[in-house]
Amino acid sequence: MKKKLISRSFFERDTHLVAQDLLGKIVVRVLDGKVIAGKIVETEAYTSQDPACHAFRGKTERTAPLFERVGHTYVYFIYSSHFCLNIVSRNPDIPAGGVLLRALEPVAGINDMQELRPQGLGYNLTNGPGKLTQAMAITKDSCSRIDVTQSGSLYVIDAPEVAPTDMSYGPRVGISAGREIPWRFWITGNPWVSKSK
DNA sequence: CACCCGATTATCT
DNA sequence: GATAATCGGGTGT
Repeated sequence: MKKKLISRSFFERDTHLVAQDLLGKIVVRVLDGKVIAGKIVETEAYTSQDPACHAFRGKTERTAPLFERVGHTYVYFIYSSHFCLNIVSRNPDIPAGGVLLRALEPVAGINDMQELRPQGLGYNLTNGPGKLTQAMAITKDSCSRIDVTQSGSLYVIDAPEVAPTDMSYGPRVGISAGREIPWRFWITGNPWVSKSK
């Protein structure tokens, strides 16, 4: 696996373009010297102009990272039990935005992932936003505001772009407002993409 | 301080 | 496919 970090400027573009271009890239988690990694196979884009975005109604303590430096993480806690991982990404014209990572295809440290998420058999290991954070021990406390463009405990490395013909898009999952914006992207036919309704 | 609801998952039919 | 679990954050009194 070649280890080339992604530049800050990659994240300083329209959020939906970053979401598409993140497909195929590799998320790396380093825990006690162990390396866990997964290929991004499904993403969603959220911007402050869009009613589905946590930042739509302005900055609060929870959503502050979305307004801060691009290329850093925004981790939030949802439904009393799950964490979701975003990477702050936006064109400088807007105040806030990020890309939600919805699914990964494991590429390294699969045994460690299974230990962290014993109930995640088969594709259930990382085929959902709350599942992949559990399999990588990503929590709000341990992984908020991490710069993923720098080698550390959580970062992203470059990989060849996914061709447009291998990519699909559609409405985002689990939201009420903003359903008409088709900002969910996934690698067509990849079995690790989440089951959605 | 009370109320409402959520960028989900596991489990059951 | 349908639904319960479960509690922090955001909003308004």
